[in-house]
Parts: sequence; structure tokens; C-alpha cells
Amino acid sequence: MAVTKSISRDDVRTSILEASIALMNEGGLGSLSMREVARRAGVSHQAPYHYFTDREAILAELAGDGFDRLYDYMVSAIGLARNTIGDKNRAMGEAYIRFALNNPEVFRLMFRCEMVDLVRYPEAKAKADLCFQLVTTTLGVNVTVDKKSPEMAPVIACWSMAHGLATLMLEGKLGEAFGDTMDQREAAAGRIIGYYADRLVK
Amino acid sequence: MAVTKSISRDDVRTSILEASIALMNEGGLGSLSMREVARRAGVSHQAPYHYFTDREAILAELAGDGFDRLYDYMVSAIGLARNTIGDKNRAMGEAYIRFALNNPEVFRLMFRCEMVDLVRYPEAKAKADLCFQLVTTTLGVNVTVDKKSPEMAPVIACWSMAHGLATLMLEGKLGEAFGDTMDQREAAAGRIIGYYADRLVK
DNA sequence: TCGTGATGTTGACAGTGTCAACGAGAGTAT
DNA sequence: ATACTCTCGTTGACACTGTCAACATCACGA
Repeated sequence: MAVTKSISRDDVRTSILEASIALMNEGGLGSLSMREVARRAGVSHQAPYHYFTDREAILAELAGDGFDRLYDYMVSAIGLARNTIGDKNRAMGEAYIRFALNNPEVFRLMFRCEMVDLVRYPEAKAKADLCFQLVTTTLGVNVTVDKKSPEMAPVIACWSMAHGLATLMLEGKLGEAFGDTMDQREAAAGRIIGYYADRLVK
Repeated sequence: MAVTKSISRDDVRTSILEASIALMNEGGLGSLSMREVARRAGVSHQAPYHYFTDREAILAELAGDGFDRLYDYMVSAIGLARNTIGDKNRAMGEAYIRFALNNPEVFRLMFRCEMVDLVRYPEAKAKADLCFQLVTTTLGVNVTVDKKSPEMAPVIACWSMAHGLATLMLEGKLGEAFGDTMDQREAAAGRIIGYYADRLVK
């Protein structure tokens, strides 16, 4: 009976998020403004505040989704790799870079604390933690190990190298040295990751 | 001859830059606005535009200074290290991290292309290139080598690891796992850099 | 029937970057 | 000396932002 009487709560919330994603991918995070999001979603400039306390809350949601997808990228890659730590490590690193290059804006969001302070968004933080735990266990280290422990050192080293390479490529600091097309760049990054990942975990 | 008749051009320019640096260090890059800078420098809100074409031009100047100082950090550290590639690499990486932790906002500025597009600021770009060349030569690689060459791989790997570790620490992604005080965090980062730097260049 | 809460609206406010217009003063060519 | 131009500074506007406040609508439970 009159189920279509009006747009449901979830619909509005979803359209706000979709508008946010579209804006972010079109013009970068700088052009993701509350008012433009509202305009795109076809609601008044104040409506989004009924669903998100402020701009950062929207970004936190997008960042959380990002961690989910990064997790999927890595799990898929690990699943396709041979069953050795070295191969899995390599596949995981390559997936990390691929995710960053394919989703540059979300990647930035996920790793910039002044944009999304994960301390204030436990849901997103939990998703980020899952990613870290995936790296840890894939490298054969128990997740309960203290981060300060030497056992954790290879985990942090591998993560740092993949993250640093992803960031430097994303920000254009390696020039076009790695090729013009996305495929070329991914392949070049993969070569570096693949070659050095073994050295770090051995 | 009335040398003190008025504030010289350089004085105004310098005070604008000093106000920018102060604002950046106090409240982060987000609170560095043209108008607040002008207010701090004691001039009208439009005066800075006679010295810098827009906000990005100020940021580019600050980023350029940052690369200069990063260069000094690394050169000093290398000078104190024993004369082996491994030791110099380790010292350089530690200096890189130390710079990042001591100058978080400038470091962000230097490595975020949407904040300062180095392509449009050749002076700052030249300073950044000098840093990269320092890393390259310190690792025993000829600067004329093509970036795509396998010879360059250890350079990129070392840089990536130092950069990734610096970034992750800066953005709080390693929690307080590395200690609460700055000294503890630097020491922990130094241990990781020191231990793995050798593996990457051998 | 009467709140009451969720959801939406419009209006305001202070803040931003930047363009336009203007003025004081120095230097320079006529 | 006069007139012109250039540099450096001003004030005033403009459209835009995030967000607070106030108000309207409507479903639903007491």
C-alpha cells in the first residue's frame, strides 16, 4: 500500500554518498563540498546534516568503504598467489599499489589524519585495523604480537615500502619514469615490490 | 638619508612568509588562509597578491624551503656516518624520518601534488630534484641513470620505505606503537630503517 | 487527539579566495 | 616642470563555503 509514497531514508542517505563519491572522483577531494553534494543529491543544502554530523563524517564513511575495498583487493591477490610467504607478500604489495592508483582520492582520504581522524570514527578504524591484520598474518606473524616487537619489524617494513611507493607514484614524485599508461606503471611498481619484498621478510 | 623611511619590499614579503610559517605550524595547513596571513603580517587582505599570484604560490615557496632543509638534514647525517653505503643509507633514512616528524606540515606540503603542483614551480622542483639526486649518489648510483633502469631500483625502494614509514607515523597509522615521546619514535623508526636499509642495497 | 521525533526546508552568519577599482608615491621621458 | 607609467598599497565587492537557528511537515505512539 503506497510503498512508493516517498523516497525512503536509506535512499536519501545513499544518494548523498553517491553524490559524494562522484564529486570526489571528478574533481578531487577539494571539490567535495557539503553544498555541492546536497545539490547533486537533489536536496536542500542542510539535508545532509540529518544523516552526517559534518563534512568529516561523510569522508569517514567513504574512507571506511575504501578500507573494505582495499581488503578485498589484497585478499583476492593473495588467493591467486602461490602458497609461499614471499609470493603472497608480493601479490599483496602489488594489490596495495593497484588499489592506490585506481582509487587515488579515496586512498588519500584513508591515510590523511586531518581529513578523517579515525580515532573519532571507530567503524572506519576497525576496517583499517582489519587491513593491517591481514598484512600481519599473511607475513606469518601472529596478530597479537606487540607492534614494538622485533617480530613485527618485517610487517612494518613491507607495509612502509608499499605505502611509500604508492604515495610517491600517486603524487607524481617519480615523474613518468614508470611509464605513461596505468598498466605500465603498475607493472613497474610490481617489479620493484616483487624484487624487494622477499628481502624484507627473509 | 632616511633609510628607515618605510618598510622595504623584502620586509613585507618576508613578513608574509613568516606569518605563513607561523600559521602552518600553529594550526596546520588548513588554517593557513590568505586573509589570516595578511592579518598577521599587518597588511590588507589583498597585499599578499602583489608578491604571490595565489595561495599555492605561497605554499610552493614554503615547500621549496622544506626541500632545502630536508637536503641539509640528509647531508649532515651522511657526513657523520661511517663511509660505507650501508651506514650512509641508514643515516640518510633516519634523517628523512626525523625531518618529517619535526616538520610535519611542511613535509605534507612537499609531497601533496594538489597542494603544490611542482610542475608549475620549477624553483621548488629543482630543490626536490636535488634531494632525489642526493639519495641516488649516496647509494652509489650515477644520477644520469634512467629511472626505469634496474640500477635505480634500490634507490626507489629505499626512498619508498623511508617515505612510507615517515608518512604512516606522521598520520598516526602506527598508533603509539613506537613510543610516546618524539625521541622514542625516532629511535624506533631508526631501528627499522637501519635493519632493513642494508638488505635493500646489498 | 496530542505530543514528539525524524526529516525536510529557508535564512542567516562569519569565513574564504580572488577580481576590480582606486590612490599614493617614485621614477622617467619629454 | 609636467605628464606618464609602474609598483605597492588600499577598500569594496562577489560567489562560495560550513554550519547554526528557526520553522514546516508528517508518521506514529500514548
